[in-house]
Amino acid sequence: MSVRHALLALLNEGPKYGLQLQQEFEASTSNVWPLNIGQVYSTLQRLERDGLIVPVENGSPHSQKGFQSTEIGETEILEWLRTPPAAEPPPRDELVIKILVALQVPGIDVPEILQIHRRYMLETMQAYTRLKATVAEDDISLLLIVDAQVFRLEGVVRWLDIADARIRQQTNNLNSLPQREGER
Amino acid sequence: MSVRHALLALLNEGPKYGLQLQQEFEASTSNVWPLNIGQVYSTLQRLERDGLIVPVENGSPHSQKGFQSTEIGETEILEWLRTPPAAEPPPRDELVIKILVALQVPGIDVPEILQIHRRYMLETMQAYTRLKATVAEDDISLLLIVDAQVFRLEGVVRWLDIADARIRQQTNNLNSLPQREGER
DNA sequence: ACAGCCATGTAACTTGTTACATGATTTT
DNA sequence: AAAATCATGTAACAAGTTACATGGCTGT
Repeated sequence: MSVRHALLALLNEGPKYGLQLQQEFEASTSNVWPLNIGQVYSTLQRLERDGLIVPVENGSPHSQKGFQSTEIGETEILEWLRTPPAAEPPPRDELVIKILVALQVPGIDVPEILQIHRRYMLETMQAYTRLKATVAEDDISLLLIVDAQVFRLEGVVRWLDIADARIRQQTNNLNSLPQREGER
Repeated sequence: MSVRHALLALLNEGPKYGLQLQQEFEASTSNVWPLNIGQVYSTLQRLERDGLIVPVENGSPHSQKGFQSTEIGETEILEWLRTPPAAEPPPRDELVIKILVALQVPGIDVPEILQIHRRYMLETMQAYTRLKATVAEDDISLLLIVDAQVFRLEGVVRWLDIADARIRQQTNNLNSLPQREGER
């Protein structure tokens, strides 16, 4: 729902039309997150249907179709800005699911998979770090996006390390369990 | 796509049917991530359509409809396990979008919003930390899920702090710019 | 006049959610 | 025989993606 709310928030600033919203969204995210133009129009339709925005005619060239936020829309956006994401249930984490499922399937070298991901995360982090050095100091948006990615990736790497330790430890424990067949 | 691949991976272990897949998925994530049963069936339909699984008749009670992974399915799942997520473009981060958009809209107290989110993230982290103390040492799945959430939240808190610093600094710079009106 | 951009929109598809319908088998 | 449970499935919707169609304005 972030696109819906983001567009609504941008409309809170004043009347805008579709293409303009796309450009402002992409600009405000330093062109890091492209926004499909088709989605802009269908999102605007739903926002209008739900009474959060209203069309506003502006005697302008081209065929621009402006929209403006209603009071309900304004209320909703102020609430969205202040509302943290629901913690229950926590968001699905694809990497965690991948590892948990891999643990269920026999014949899979989970530590190797952890290694592959770890290496990739480190490479991506380094790419971001190099990028950061080239970013103008006043391009706050891009700096913030890069910061967020780096912190996220750092967390992933730390998790991969702990996961590796826990999984190896469990494997060792299994091997040293009381055994039925005399293997030792 | 994580559900599709997770179900395919579970089927790699041997023939299973719909309800069973739901239960095994939820069990392997320690019931933290519920999986809608309707999605299980439609995902199975698509996997069959795409030739990754085949139905297998088992003379069983009830009306169980078993599925089994094909060779193509097995290849795909092994590849999925080893393939890190695409880094380009980075995944959309709802919180980051929220803050970047809030910066565009006039009359919004962004530092206050950052504070609200920071407090909430800390509370959620503490809840996870308390939960962790009650988790059995051998419930690796739940431990790993909690670890992942805590690391993720830590990263968010660090980002909120940096964002606050950058934004306050930018505001100060703006205030000390050369001014047209004699505000000194 | 026509090429190229500005701008809106629709169609078809995938993933995911919730709710409802429908049988088949056990249990009481 | 009725109720509970097991199991499969469909319908309707939201959000997102890609691709295509269409028309209006601008510059040469």
